[in-house]
Order: sequence, then C-alpha cells, then structure tokens
Amino acid sequence: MTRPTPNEDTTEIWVLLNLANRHVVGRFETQLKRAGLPNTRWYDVLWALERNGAEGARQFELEALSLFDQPNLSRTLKRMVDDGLVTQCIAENDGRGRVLHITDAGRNLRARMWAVYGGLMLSEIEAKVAPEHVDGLKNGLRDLLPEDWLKVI
Amino acid sequence: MTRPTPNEDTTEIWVLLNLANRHVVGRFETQLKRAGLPNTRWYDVLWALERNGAEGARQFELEALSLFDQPNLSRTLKRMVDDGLVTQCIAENDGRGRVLHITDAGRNLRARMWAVYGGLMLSEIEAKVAPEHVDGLKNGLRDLLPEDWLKVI
DNA sequence: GAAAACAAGATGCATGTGCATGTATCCAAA
DNA sequence: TTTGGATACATGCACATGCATCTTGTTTTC
Repeated sequence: MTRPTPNEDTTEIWVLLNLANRHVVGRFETQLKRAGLPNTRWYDVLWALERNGAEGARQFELEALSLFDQPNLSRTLKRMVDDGLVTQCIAENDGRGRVLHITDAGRNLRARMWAVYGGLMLSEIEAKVAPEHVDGLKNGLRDLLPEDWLKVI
Repeated sequence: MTRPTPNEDTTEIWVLLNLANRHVVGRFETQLKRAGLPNTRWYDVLWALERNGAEGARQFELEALSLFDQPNLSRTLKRMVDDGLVTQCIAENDGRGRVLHITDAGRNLRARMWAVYGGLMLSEIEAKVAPEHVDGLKNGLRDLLPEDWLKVI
C-alpha cells in the first residue's frame, strides 16, 4: 500500500454514497421514463422557474442549483424552448443574458411529473430512511459540500 | 400541487444526496484527470480484481459491485484489456464467460492511482464529515439501498 | 473613451452512457 | 436427445456529457 490510509468509515461512506446515489437516481429516472416523462434534471429546471414566477431567472442562476454544467444547461434549455416549456427573452440590463420563464405547458408538465416524482420521494426516501438516521444523514451530506453551495438550499 | 407530499427532511435528503454526490465525485474525477490517471470506475475494477488475486473474477461478479451496467462494463473491460491492465481467459467450466485477472501493469496503475484516490478520501470525506454525523450518514445511506446490494459491501 | 480584462452563453468535438438487441453457451424437462 | 428458455457477454445506435473554445456584450483602468 502507499501513504494515505483513510479509515473504515471513510471508505464505507464513499462506497455507500456512490451506490445509494446511483440506486435512488436510477429508480427515479426509470419510473419517469416509464411514464413517458422527462428526467429529474428537467424537473429541477421547471420547478426552479415555476418558483421564480413572473421574475423568471437567468441561466447562471439556474446553473448554481442544478446539476448541469454551463454548456449542458445551455443545450438543455434550448431543447426545453423547442418543446415550448420555457421562453427566453433578452435581459433588459444585460445584452448578453436571457431571462427564462416557464410557460403554461411547462407548468402543466411539471405538475404531471410531480405525481411520479413526489411519489418516488415518498417511496424511495421517506419510507426507507429510519427516523433516527435522518439528521445524521442530512448533516453528513451537508458536511461534504463546500459552504457556498449550502446557501442555495 | 398534487397528491404526494413528502416532508421537508425528505426533499432535503434528495437534494443533498444529488449535490453531495456530484460535488465529491467531481472532485475525484478532476484530480485524477489532472494527474493523468483513469477515473474512479477504473479504479474500482482494478481494486476488485487485485483483491481477488489469482482467482480472478467473472464479469457478472464485478457488475454487482461496480457502478457500471452490463454493456458498459463489457466495453470498459475491453479498453482495459487493450491497455494491458487486465487479461481475459475463457472460463473453464463455462464457455460463455471469461475470467478476468489484473496484470502487473494494472497493479502498478492502481497503486499510482491510490496515491491520489486515497488522498482525496482523506481530504474530501474524512476531513469533512463531523465524527458525530458519521454513523447517521452511513446508516442513512444504507437505508436507501435494497437489501441485496448491502451484502456486497 | 479606448483597450484590456471579464462575464454570459453558445458551439464543436470526442467520449461516455443507456437501451434494445444479438450471439453463443448452458441447463432442464419432455 | 432435442428443444425451450435462461444466462453471460457483445454490439449498434441514439443521445447526453465534459471540455475547450468562440462570440458577444459588459466592466475597469488608465
């Protein structure tokens, strides 16, 4: 072996973090696809825009919350605009940027997705995590994130 | 809103699980790439094979532990064989399957990866998760997985 | 007020991934 | 011993992703 030697707990956390994320996300994606709906990333974008209402949001604001990197978010938004879920208007005080708004079709789709998405949150998370583990899980995950990411939540 | 209504904790866990996984995995991949090394998935395969030693392992055995689905693992192993890190021999008692063994070059690469990988486990996980959150985090993540996945760990 | 530095987004390209399906081998029951 | 089904692994294809880079517009600094 070489120099760094993380302890048992650390390796276990690393392995479990990977497996748990893959498993849970996989369940979500499968069920959404099975219902003929877009994936969880799209949901996140739609929900973020719906919450912002008439104000809308800039692309770089969404980027912070979403799991997309910038080029990927750019392309995803283009697809969503093509599908009529989102509109892009040129930002008033910044000619480079665009303000994004959700459309009625977008709100409609999000609501239909929520029936599946929310149900999965109940069945895959709320029903499974033992009450006495909830705080440790939340705080432990929080510990892994850098400070500036936590402001967003 | 529609019918299912998960509570605050549930949504927080879901969001944090996604963000934490993305952030931590991202750090690992970036640092490995920066060092000119393959990604974490390759490490997992190499390590699994190294542990199995002379016995080697079948592909479907690796599949259970790894984050690959079957076709993806198949292709990855092909690349690893091409790179001389792994060998494939026809299984004695099963003409369909192949037994996989790690080569010296593979062991060598894994050791070099460990210098980065292990260091990241220390800096990104061990140094960050507060001791009082460790058990809750482990158990909470465990709760999210189906029983048969837990045998593997 | 012009030029350098910077920020918001878009795009090209190589690679990874998921899904459906294909091929070969094995097993089990008639 | 043949045949229907299951299992191990491979492959084709469409699509997503990451990374580097480009374009356009906005500050900053002298």
